[in-house]
Amino acid sequence: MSDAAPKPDELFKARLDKLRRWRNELEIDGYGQRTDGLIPLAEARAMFDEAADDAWRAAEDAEESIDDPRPQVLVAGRCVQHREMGKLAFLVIRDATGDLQISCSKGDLDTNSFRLARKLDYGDVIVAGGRMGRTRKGEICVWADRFELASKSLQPPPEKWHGLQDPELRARRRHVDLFTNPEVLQTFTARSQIISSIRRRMDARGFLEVETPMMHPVPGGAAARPFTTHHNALGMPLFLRIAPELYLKKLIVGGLPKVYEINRNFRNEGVDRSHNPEFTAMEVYEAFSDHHGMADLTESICREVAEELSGGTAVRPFGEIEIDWSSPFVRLDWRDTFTKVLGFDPSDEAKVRQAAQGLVENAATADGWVLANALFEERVEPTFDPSRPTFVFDYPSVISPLTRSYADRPEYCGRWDLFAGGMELGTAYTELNDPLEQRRRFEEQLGGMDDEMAKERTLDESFLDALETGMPPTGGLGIGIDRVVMLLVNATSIRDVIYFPLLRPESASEENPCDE
RNA sequence: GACCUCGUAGCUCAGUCGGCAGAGCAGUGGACUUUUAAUCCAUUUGUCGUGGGUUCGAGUCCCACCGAGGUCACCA
Repeated sequence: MSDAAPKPDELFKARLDKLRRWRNELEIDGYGQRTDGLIPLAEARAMFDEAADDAWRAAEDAEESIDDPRPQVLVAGRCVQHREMGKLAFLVIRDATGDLQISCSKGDLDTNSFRLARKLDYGDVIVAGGRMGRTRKGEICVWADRFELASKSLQPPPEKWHGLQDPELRARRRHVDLFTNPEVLQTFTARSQIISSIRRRMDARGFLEVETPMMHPVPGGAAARPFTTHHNALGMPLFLRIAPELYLKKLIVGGLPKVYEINRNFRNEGVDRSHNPEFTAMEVYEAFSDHHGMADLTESICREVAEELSGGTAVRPFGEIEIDWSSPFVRLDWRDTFTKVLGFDPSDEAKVRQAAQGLVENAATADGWVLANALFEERVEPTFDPSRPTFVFDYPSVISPLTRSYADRPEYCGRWDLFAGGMELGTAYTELNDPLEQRRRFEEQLGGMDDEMAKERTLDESFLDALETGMPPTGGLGIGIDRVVMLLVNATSIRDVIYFPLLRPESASEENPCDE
């Protein structure tokens, strides 16, 4: 890595030459040292003292000599603006808390430090010490009496006013995006706070956070296609997990009453504004609960997190709409809503077949309930109010192989899907805990697969062994954290809430990575 | 996987009807002790995504490929 050839780019070379010159002439190495006593820029700005500044200014005008009453600060940041004016240099540095101007007067700095300040580049990281004051134009700033280079930036920066605009470049060079577009840092900070808040609330409710395998010998718990990999020493194929569901249920069998996991899932599918191949999900399992218990849990967690972020009642903008997190979530019944929108009962197979013509690929041979589900997605989901989080309860059993059906109406099962902002956020089940029924459903599922999919799917005997050991009635929940974050921070693309979304390799060298 | 749109300097973008490759920022040299996207003077920067084709002549038109953005499909 260290011996990577410098880019023969002229801007890069200009900066490298400057660094070499400074090393020779200013006796610095350009990469700084540990520095104690630094304070964030926002804190330094808050220390500005109007009275002290006035007193100092008055004394200066009167040419009196007094003890400088202005607060002394030591700060660090990346240079985002630089103006030199003869014997003065003004620069603006940025850290995670904001921007602050550093004013450098030739009279206040030693010769080398002033030369450094005068020729500093956009992107360089510096340490500056001095008094908090104002300029004649009223800008609050540090009047530097100490000025050091903490890290030379060799990469040419983006345009200082527009920053990086190209969505691809922003994702590829997120480290640049983060400092040139401050709202990006806000978004990702909010993401971290949201996840932390969810964890605190789950912990407070007595759930235990656990970690289960990311590499699965048998992929399961969802219908998505997995990524495949291989373990050399054991000579076995492995799959990156598509869901942690089956492992978490084993923990319920083992006697852990309330567990959750927040971690990555991997699905080998298309990429769009709401899908990244790896995404963060929370799954929750609670013994002796059911899908209604999971609905109440989900609603209260979402509301509390949104209200914490809003500092009160939460009606948060999302694209063209505002999403109301504080009002009770809308709760619909799958069958009722279907009937209301389409005008016939989903069990009326003839009508379903007629209405679903051309909607799915194998419409002629597909199961009536599968077609009804397609109709629901196509015709009913768009009728939901995107500004109100909406639960849809009790889906058809046929499309829910891990869910327990109702004894008195076995074609439906205890499940909901949650929608908001036009996206599906999550799903919850009253988990199927009858091992014989589960085996039957799995076999049915495998029978309906084409050869390609069947290669990636086998019956998970170890999961069935767990169910056969006896799993208490259980409520289970899965919720897409990236999508929740999108809604809460008003990001309309999942790429805006994932630091490093998957991109195609930029160059040949990335396709064949060397041993770095 | 299909379709639509886009790809011009390090960045942000113009480029008309097919006729010399452009601007701002950034860079370099200079002036300036109160700037605010500082200003002023001087100045450097191109595989017009790649390859082919049409044409006297292609950034511009056509084809293929690569990449991106979007729409759809896939994702119980």
